[in-house]
Amino acid sequence: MRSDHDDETKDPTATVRIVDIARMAGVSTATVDRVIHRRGKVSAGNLARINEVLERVHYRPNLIARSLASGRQYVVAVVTPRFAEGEYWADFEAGIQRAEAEARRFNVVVRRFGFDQYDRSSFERLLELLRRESFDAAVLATLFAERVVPFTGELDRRGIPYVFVDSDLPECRRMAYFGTSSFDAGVVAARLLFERMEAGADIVVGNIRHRGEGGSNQCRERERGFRDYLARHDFGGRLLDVELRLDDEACNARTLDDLFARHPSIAGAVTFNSTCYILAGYLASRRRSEVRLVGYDVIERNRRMLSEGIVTALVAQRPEVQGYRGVMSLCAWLVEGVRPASVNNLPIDILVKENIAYYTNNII
Amino acid sequence: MRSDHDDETKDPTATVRIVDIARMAGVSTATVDRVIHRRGKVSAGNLARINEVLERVHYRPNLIARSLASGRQYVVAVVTPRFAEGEYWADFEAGIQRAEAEARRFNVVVRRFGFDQYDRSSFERLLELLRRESFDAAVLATLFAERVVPFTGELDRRGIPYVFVDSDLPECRRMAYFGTSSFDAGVVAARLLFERMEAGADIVVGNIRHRGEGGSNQCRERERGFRDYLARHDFGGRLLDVELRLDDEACNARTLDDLFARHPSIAGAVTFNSTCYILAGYLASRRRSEVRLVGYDVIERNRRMLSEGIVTALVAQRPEVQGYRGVMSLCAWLVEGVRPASVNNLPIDILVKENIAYYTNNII
DNA sequence: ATCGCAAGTGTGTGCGCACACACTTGCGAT
DNA sequence: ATCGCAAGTGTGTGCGCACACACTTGCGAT
Repeated sequence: MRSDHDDETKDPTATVRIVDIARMAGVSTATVDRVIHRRGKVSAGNLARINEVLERVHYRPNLIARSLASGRQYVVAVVTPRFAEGEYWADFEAGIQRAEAEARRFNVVVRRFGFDQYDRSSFERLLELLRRESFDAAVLATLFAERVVPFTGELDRRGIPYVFVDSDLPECRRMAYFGTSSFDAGVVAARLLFERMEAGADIVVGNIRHRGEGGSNQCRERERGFRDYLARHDFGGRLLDVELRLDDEACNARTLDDLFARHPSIAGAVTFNSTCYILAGYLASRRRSEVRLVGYDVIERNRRMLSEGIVTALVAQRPEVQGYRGVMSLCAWLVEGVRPASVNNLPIDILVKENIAYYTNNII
Repeated sequence: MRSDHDDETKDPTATVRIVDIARMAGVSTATVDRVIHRRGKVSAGNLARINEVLERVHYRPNLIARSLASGRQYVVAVVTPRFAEGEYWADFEAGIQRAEAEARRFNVVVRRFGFDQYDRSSFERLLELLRRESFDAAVLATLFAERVVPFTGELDRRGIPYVFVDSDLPECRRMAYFGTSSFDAGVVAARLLFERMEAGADIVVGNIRHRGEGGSNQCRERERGFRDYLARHDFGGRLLDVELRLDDEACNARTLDDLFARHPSIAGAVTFNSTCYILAGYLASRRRSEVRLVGYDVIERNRRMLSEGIVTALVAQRPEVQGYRGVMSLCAWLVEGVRPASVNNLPIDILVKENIAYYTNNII
């Protein structure tokens, strides 16, 4: 039996509700509501008193009740490349889907906006569409950095928060970034490739481009990290750049036959995007199993080449976690007003034949 | 303007509520509620009709509203070793805490029950306590397997679901397991240690025991996997078992000095629990940087030894994810009736100097 | 002197569901 | 013929909050 007036000495684990706040401050729940949601129209005295009470009792709104009562629905736009099954961005989508299922409970829905990652104009057209669309927050893949930057300026003006995935653009006012350090992902690849490699061995750097697009910001950063590692570890050999084609196996074979003929000391190879299966296919066909090969991303074709022992190691960046956390961070912001950490560098995973079986995209 | 009676042709995205079900089945919401919660006391005709409607419209209860209305609070017991800061189980606790914060929204609370992982009787006393405690589900660390097994029989009788973490005991009726394959974690360690090692090199196997306890089930499995890998890769050297002590550096140094003196061809070392920093400390003091050393778990002391280049690689098992998903899976079961996959083998992470900075326990 | 209006304030309703409680019906026992 | 009781069934309330709406107060303009 406790008296009714000692509101503040009661069970500290009991939840404090808006009605309790109202009673303590001597106002109605509507006035408390106005303060909580900064709707204005509250006298200075009441504002101060209510804020004081909110502070003192550490008021935590019941998000369940809030969500049920408000019915407010938020839309999170997800702007990423379209993909076919088994491609890199399919794993990303798996994370989005999981986030979508969880966020729905809080009246947050996801709308997807896809573009062709090999076609800049497709991205530009998408941005044009987004200018006319209405949404409350956005997850942006930063592949076309020079187009993303001005667009974020528009979002800033519209007051729409956004987070980046895939690679960071620190010059933008993004609420958060979820992804790996591309530079250090390059360092890791170098370590995996170079470890215990005899001095003077050469390394092939496979550049696989598409329709003449320049390499992505992310690939450039990885290559910087890679070269940085070599520079710090007295790598005595040469890096042999080679241009390969996405769809022309015969042409690639000729190019590589020629390269390997001219450089018999090649002991390793690397690609900085997710297409190392191309180099792997060549090495397998020529039975060059002594050549170490390191690439990026757990896409199906890379996975197979790794399992067969042709690829030495893959460096991966948890795309499903990027997708999941990208959406959920915005959900938390919209629903609870919780601001995420601004830079979230995800782990740079090392995958080899012996552990790849356990890296599947259904694990968040 | 749509007519009121065509309930089933209306907007398919509209949420179907209990009142809608009731109207379609020609009963009250209470009767629908009885069917949904299997409370009985419903005539066969109504039961069939309501179930038919539920099925047809794919009724999904609004968990938000359910949680708000029921006020039902579930208790998840978490039974794990006590720990000091920087120890392995502290990372596990980080995942528990994150899950706790999320689960609270659905009226699920976590109660922790700790034991001394080096003291079997402490675990037995805890089980005695748990027999008298009331909880709705449990997360169990399986360190003392032979004590866990009979206890789960009691839980089965009490109808309390439980999940395992750390290592699996497939013979129990656990609802799920979250953790790594200990066997394959041993395989991975062997791969990391043995890769490109000259044939005939010897490897030290450090056994660090505490108060005479036998090694854990998990450590034994890892060692099995390790030896299996070596057997399959014509390892020509010897495995040199050595007993080390947790608290006696001088004694360990004498033991190891003696071992290294007798076996000059030692090229590698491994431990199967999280105390490889002990071997690392020895190797650092003797400047044996050429000896490769592989161990388990990202605890603070191992992290330092890895960053300094003394430990070659660590194999890790995402304890924070084990804790998080262990709790959340039970939360989903209690609140939504969603049954988790029974075996959830988490990735076996490979950590080296170049990527360890990004493995921190605040990342789920 | 009255009116319009801005600034404040409170009441009441509903979000979808769970569940207490009251109630009806029909059958077997007396 | 009435009663007790089990089996069914429906009404009403509240979970904590958001917000529409009605209302009051006081001041400046006319």
